Amino acid sequence: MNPQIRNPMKAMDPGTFYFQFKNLWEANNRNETWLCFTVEVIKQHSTVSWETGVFRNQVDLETHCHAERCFLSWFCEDILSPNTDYQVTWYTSWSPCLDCAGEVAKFLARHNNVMLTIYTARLYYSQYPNYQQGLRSLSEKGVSVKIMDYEDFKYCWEKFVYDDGEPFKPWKGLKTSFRFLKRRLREILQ
DNA sequence: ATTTTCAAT
Repeated sequence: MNPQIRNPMKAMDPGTFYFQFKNLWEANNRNETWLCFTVEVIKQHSTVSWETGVFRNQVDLETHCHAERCFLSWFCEDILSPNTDYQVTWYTSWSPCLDCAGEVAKFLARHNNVMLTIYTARLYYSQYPNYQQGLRSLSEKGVSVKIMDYEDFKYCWEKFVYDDGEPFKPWKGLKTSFRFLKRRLREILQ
């Protein structure tokens, strides 16, 4: 096995962000997952370095790599060192699938020096019990799983979008959808 | 409110 390590992108186009991260119930045709990340290296309670970037799932002929695995392979290859503590934060358009949740849980179990927080715009296949179980297993491994709120979308816009100085324009229904998804996630995790 | 959704019927 020789997984291709790809470097993250620096940012994405505004149209991609607005389409892929829209948290509405009617958000059809989001056949991709985008993952924005920050990696903080923590040394004695102070941050000493800071990496950011954007991954999306890869759909080459021979590789079918979900965004989370793209991140993990890059992180393990280019960043991770054993005696350093990391705070990793993801902002994903879809929440992790069952397999990725398992991979991530396994990864974290082997690397106690990595803390992970996941903010997700939408919940992926959340009506299926095994996908719900995936999210629970992450939560039980200490991952903080949250739904993206207005402030998180705005943060992503400012940090991960080629915004040309334009302010973030929230879509109609953002807050309502957030509240719905938040309640749904709470039901899943409890 | 409970979608076809890291594509391909």
